[in-house]
Amino acid sequence: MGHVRNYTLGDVVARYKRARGHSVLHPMGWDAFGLPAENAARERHTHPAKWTWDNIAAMRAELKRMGLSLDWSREFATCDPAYYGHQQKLFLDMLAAGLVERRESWVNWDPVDGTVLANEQVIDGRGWRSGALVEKKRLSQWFLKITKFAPELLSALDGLERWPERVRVMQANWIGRSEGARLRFALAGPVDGIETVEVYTTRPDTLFGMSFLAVAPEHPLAAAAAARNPGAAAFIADCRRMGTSEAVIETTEKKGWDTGLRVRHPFMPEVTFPVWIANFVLMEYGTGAIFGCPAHDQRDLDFARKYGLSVVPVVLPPGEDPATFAIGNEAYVGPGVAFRSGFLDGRVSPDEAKAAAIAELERLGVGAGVVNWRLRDWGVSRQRYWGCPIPVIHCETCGVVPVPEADLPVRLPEDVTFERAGNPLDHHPTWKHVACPRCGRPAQRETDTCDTFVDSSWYFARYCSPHAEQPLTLAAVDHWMPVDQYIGGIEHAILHLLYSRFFTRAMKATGHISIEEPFAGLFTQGMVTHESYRGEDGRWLYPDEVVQSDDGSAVHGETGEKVTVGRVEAMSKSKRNTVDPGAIIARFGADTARWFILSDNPPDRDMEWTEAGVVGAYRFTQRLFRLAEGVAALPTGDAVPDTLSPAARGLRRATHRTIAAVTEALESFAFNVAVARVYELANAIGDAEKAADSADLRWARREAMEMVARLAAPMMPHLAEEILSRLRPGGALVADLPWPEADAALAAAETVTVAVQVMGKLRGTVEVAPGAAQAEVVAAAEAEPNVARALEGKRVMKRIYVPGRIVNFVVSGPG
RNA sequence: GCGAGAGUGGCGGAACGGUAGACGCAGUCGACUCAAAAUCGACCGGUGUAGGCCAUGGGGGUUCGAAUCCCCCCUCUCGCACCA
Repeated sequence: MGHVRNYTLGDVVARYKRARGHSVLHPMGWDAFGLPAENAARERHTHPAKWTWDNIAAMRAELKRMGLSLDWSREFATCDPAYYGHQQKLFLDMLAAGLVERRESWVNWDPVDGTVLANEQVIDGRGWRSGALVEKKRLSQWFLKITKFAPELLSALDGLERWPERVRVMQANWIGRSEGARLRFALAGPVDGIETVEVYTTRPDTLFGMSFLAVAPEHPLAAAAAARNPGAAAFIADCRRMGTSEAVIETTEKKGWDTGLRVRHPFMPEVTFPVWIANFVLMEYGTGAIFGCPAHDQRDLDFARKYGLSVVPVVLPPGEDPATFAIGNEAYVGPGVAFRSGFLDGRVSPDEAKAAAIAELERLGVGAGVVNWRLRDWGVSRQRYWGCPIPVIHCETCGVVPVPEADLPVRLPEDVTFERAGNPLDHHPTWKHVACPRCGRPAQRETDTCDTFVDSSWYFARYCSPHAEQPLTLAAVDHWMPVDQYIGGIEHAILHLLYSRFFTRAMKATGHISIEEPFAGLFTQGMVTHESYRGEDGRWLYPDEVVQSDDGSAVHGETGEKVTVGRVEAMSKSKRNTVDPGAIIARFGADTARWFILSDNPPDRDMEWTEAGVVGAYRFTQRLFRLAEGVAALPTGDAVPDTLSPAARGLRRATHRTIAAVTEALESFAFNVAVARVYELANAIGDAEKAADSADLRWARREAMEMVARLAAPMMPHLAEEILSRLRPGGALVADLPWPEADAALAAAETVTVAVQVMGKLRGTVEVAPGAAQAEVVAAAEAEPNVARALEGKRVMKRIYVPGRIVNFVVSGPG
C-alpha cells in the first residue's frame, strides 16, 4: 500500500502538469535485486528470479488497475541483464576513471552460517538465523569514491531549492565537513616500530585539557598493544563482537583498556598521557585515534569518570571564576576564554584559540589545520547472489582485470543452490572459473555483487532511453533530465538520495550524462500505517479477519475469539496489518482508493488506512455522480447569462474561488486541502439544487459541476471522465482539456468580514466593503455593540488595522 | 548515543504572525421508510444561567496579537553507511 500511495501522489502531479501543458515523462520500473528475494529463496525453496518476477507481475497488475498514467513502454527491472549489463559498463568506466577502489573493510560475520550479515540481520549481537555471536571480519571489498565529491555534494545542496530543508540539513550533517587539526603524538617509547599516533580533533583549543589518548580497536597501535598484552587482546576481541553499525557502537556502554603505553603532549613534551583502546572510537572517522579532553567533551567526560582519569577545564565560561570553576557531570562545550593553557591563555575559545593552537602545531612541525569529512567511501561489495555481478576477473598474474566490454553483461548463473551457507556464486561449480582476458591463464571471476543502492542510483536516467544500447544516451538525458519531481519516502533522505547525487556526478565524469544533480524537486511522503491485531494466542491477524462485535470490541470473524487491537504502525507483512490494494479496488474502484489516499492527510505525514475512511471516500464518489446526473438532466441551451441572480453569483464565486484554491493546493502538494475544496464546491452545487430554478442558475450549476470534474480529475480520473461525458455528450476528454483558469472578477468578494479585537481578544466582527477606508472600518468596529461595551471606560491608546482582516484596539484603563 | 522531523476536538486534519478547529470521518437529534440501509436537514472542543472564561504536548519568552517566532522539557517518528 505504501507503493500505491507513492504512485498515486506521482500520478496526481503527472496529470496536473500535463493539463498545464507540460510534456510529462511518467515511467515505472522495478528495483528488483536484494535480500528479500534471497530470503524467500532460502525459506520457501523458490528461485529468487521466479519470486521476483512473480512479484513484479502482481504489482504491475495492481498499478494498472489504479489507473496510473504511466508510460509502460519504458518499463524495466534492475534484475534484468538488459539493465544490469549497462550498470557493469558504468562500473568499468568508473574503475578506469579512478572512481573505484579495492580495499579492506570490516563486515558482520556469522561464524555458524558462514555468511556476511546485513546490519538488520544482526539482532542483539547475534545472527538472526543461527543465533551465533556475530564477529567483525576483514574482507577485501570494492568502494566507490564518493568522498572525492564531498565538497561539491555539500555545496550543491544550496542549489536544491525544491528539496525539503530538513533533507538538505540531514545530508549536510551526514557529509559532515569540519575544520580542525591533525597532529602527531610521539610515543614515550616506540612499539613495533610505531613512533607516533596521529589524531584528528575539531578542538585543538582544548589540547591543554588532555587527559588521555584513545585509539579504535582496529588501530595498528591497538594491535601492537594486543601483541604484548593478553588483556588488551581480549578487550579487542570483545570489541569485535560489537558489530559494525554506528548506532550499536554509539549506544553500547563506553569501555576502554589502558594499554600502559604513553604519549608526550606536543606543547608539554615533559608530560605524558596514557593510551587507551576505546570501543567508541571509530576507525573510519578521522585517523582512528582521538585525544580525550573530558572537561569539554561529554563522551570523553563519561569515559574519564568511569576510569578515574583527570578532568581539567581549560575553557572558562563567561562570568566564571577561574579559581573555582569545576566540571561536574556535564562537559562545558560552549564558548569562553582559554586558561591553564600556556601560550593560549586569554585567547577566545574556540575560534581564536583554535587558530593559535594550529599555528603552534605547524610551527613545531607536529600537525596542521585540516578540513575533515565524516562521509566515508561507499562500499558496494556484497557477498550475495541476487545482485548485479561486479564485472572484474582476478588473475594471479595480471591482478584485477576488467571484463572486456564485448563480454558484458556478466550474467548471473541460474542454477544456484541456497542449501549451502555462504555466497552461491562463490561455490557454484563452474561460474567463476574463466580465462584471464589479458593473459589467457585460468582466473576467477569476482563473486561479489553490487549493493542494490547502485541499481537505484541511475535508473531514473535510464528511463530517458530505456532501450538504448549504451547505458544512457546524451540526447535523451539532456532532453529530460533532471527529474523535475521526485517522490519518495523520508527514509531515503540520506543514503539513496546522496548516492544518486554522487552517481550522477560519477556518470558525468565518465561522459554518460551532462548534469550533476539528478532531482530538481523532491517530495518526501510518509508511510502507510494500520492498526495491528492479535488473537488470544498472540498470533498476528489480518485486518479482514477481524470484525466488530455488538459491544464494539474486536473479535475474530470466524472463530469469535477476542482480538487485541494493537497500536497503529507501518504496514508490514510480519505484523499482518496490511491491506490488499487489489481487494480494495475490486470492492470500491480505483477512484475511491485514490481519493481516500489523497484526502486522509497531508502526504508528507504517515497515513492511517481505515475502513471507515475508504467507505467515506466511496460515498463521495456516489454523491458526485448523483449531482452530475442532476445537472446533466437540466435543459441545455441556456446562454451565458449577462446578469446574475444572487444565488447564481454565489455559485459562480464559489466555482472560481475553488479553481484558484485547488490549483494552489495542488502546486504545494496539499492534496488533502485540494480534496476539501472539491467537497466544498460539491456542497455548493447541492445547495443550488434546492434554490429556485432559473436560467442563470442552471448555467452556473453546469459550470460548477464541470469544474468539479476537471479539478478532481488528477485525483479521480475515471469518474471525472464519466461526469464530463454526461455534461458534454460527445465532447472532449478531461484528459485533453487544459487546466481551468479562475476568473478573478467572479471570485472577488462583495464584502469582507473584519475581526475586531480589544487587547488582542476577539470582541466582534464587522462586514465591510473590500476596499473600505481605515477610518470607516475603525468607526464601524467601534460601533459594534459588543466592542463598544468592551471599550467603555477605557482610553484607546492605539488602533491597529490590517486591511480586510482585523482591527485591534489597545486600551488602558480600569479592569 | 548522535542527526533530522512531528505533536491542534472522539479521529484525520485546516489556518500569509491577525476570527483556532475549514473539509471529511465518527457521533446525537430529526425527515423519509412498515423497518433497516442509502439519502436529506440540524447539532457537534470544554465549561458556565449569562456577559464570558479555558483550550493547539508541558513550562517560559518576544509581540497590539502566537498553533505559527525564540529558549528549555516531554512523547512519538525517520536515519545512522550490508533492509531498500
